Amino acid sequence: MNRDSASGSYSITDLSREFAVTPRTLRFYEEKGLLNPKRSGKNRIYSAGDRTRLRLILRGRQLGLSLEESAEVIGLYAPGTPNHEQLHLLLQKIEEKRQQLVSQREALDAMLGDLDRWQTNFEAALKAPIANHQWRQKV
Amino acid sequence: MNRDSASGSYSITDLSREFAVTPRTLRFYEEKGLLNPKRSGKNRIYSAGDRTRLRLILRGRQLGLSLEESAEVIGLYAPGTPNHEQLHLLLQKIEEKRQQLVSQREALDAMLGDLDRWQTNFEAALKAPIANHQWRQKV
DNA sequence: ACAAGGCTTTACGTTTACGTAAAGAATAAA
DNA sequence: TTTATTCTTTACGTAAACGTAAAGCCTTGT
Repeated sequence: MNRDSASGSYSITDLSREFAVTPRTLRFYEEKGLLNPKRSGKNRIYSAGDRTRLRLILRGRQLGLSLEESAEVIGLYAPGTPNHEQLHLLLQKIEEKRQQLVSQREALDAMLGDLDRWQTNFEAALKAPIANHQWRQKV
Repeated sequence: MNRDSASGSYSITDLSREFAVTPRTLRFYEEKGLLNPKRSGKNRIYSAGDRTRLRLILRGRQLGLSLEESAEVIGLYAPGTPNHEQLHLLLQKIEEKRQQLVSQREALDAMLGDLDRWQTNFEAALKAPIANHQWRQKV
């Protein structure tokens, strides 16, 4: 069963190829309740909506969301029309992640600061008299 | 055995409290070769250097480095005086992580874009004639 | 003398996000 | 009809980063 983007239905390999994930990943997401493709006999048929949900999941992943967190977000999409409370929760989730990114950037800055100071010492050591080779001694 | 920051030696609970991690975590890091405290009998005695290394590890963690990646970075610190190649590798590591942060921010932007469009539809749906309650139907 | 802490090692348990067979049904191609 | 694909379900395996006992050694305070 192959691509049929016109009617917006996809096989499991269609989607897995398009998004560069394995079929196993799609089945896993389904197992966790993040996807719910129709069936043609036993075979999974993914709709355009499923495809959109998958995109959201993978975005979440890239963002550093856990699948459970993504599930919350997807839960908002699922009904077709979310409510304000859900939307609020989602924005809150996003805000959390933004804060996390900020925190990570701070860690980065701090680390770079450490490294600067370290490098300074390092270079100072290099400029020290060559006669004193202690710094190469036995590690 | 308690804090003795003057001589720069710490017990396992000293450090675990200071950095808000469990003793288990410190033992685990040691098991993984990231720390190498001296012993007083069987008991671990952490030096100022160990403390610095721990700080670097936790910074790396906050940054999203795996322990293995941190181990590389720590490896640079360990000898007391790194060389240029090692330093280069480290900066490269940092650059990788920076790129990753950029990628994450892009994901964030994309997601926010999706949500904007979604919300637009959402609001459009809300503004639709109330008579048509289909959007609340059975979910 | 003895309980209370603090430390040790050993070792199995836990979560997340899949990977990796294994075995079989169904369909398509030669 | 035999072979090859593509799909299915079931189920055990894996890596990371610790958590969580269990059992025992040492050193204080009472």
